[in-house]
Amino acid sequence: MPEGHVLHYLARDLNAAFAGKPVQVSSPQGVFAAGARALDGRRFSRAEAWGKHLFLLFGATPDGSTDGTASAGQPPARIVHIHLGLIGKLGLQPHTESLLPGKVRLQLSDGHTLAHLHGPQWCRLITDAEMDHAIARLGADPLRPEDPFNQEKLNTVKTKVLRSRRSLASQLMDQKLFAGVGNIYRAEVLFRLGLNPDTTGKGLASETFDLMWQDLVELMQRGVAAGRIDTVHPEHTPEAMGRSPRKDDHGGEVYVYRRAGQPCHVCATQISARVMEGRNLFWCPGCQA
DNA sequence: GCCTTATGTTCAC
DNA sequence: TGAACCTAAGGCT
Repeated sequence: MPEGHVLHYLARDLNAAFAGKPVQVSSPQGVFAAGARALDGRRFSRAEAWGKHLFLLFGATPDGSTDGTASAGQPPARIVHIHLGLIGKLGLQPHTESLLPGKVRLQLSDGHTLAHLHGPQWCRLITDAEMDHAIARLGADPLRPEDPFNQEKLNTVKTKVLRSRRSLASQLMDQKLFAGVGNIYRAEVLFRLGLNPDTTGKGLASETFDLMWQDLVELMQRGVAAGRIDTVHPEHTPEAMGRSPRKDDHGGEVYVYRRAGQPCHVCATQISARVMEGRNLFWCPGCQA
């Protein structure tokens, strides 16, 4: 159940475990069996994340043979394109002989580490060109601050957003604009900047956009490091405020996400909720008037 | 055990 | 706009 930070730490961990090594690839559940066969035994080149999309790039077979899957004139499809959707999970663990529980779509192993993918929205074999195409359709990713191509995208996105009559709450969920931002980060970044969710792009100052982007970068980098979403400032943590830590399945400390009816940590107003873009949106009517 | 919900996206109407 | 899809966990009976 991921926002962009999950895919980025998964890419990091997959690279640490497998980059440059030949890996066994299988699909115990069977749905990806043909793809797994085409990749089994190949060298794992690298994993790459863009927004909520994860790409696993494979290279040659260990004996140096180039390719067995390419048919005449067709480029080889040697990239696994994964999107976890709402409920997908990808986990890494030490490789033991015991069978994994549940329905495993894709399994990678080098004999030491085992990666297992459950319930993804997509798990497809694609070519280099298809990967480029997938990335071209995505917006700017707050977790690629050093990437010049991403910086280009950000300039375009900023122009689009500031010209739009759509609300910020709607635009923040649009992966063609903000790649990797999901329902938690949208609610929390709006709260942290004191922005009403219905504020339109046209109504936004250029500097406010920059602050919002910078906040997304910081929050999501923290999410990658911690493996969970924490958005509260130090003075509003449970320890600082003498309240009990949040018990929620996403695990982090937040201001408004899934806190409808509870008092705001800052002004004690009851947190509101309504459905927007088909998802539950949470905000504080006091702090985000 | 059954029902609801979930950090998401696509497709049909 | 609503349904469908993929799976697991928590709340309910």
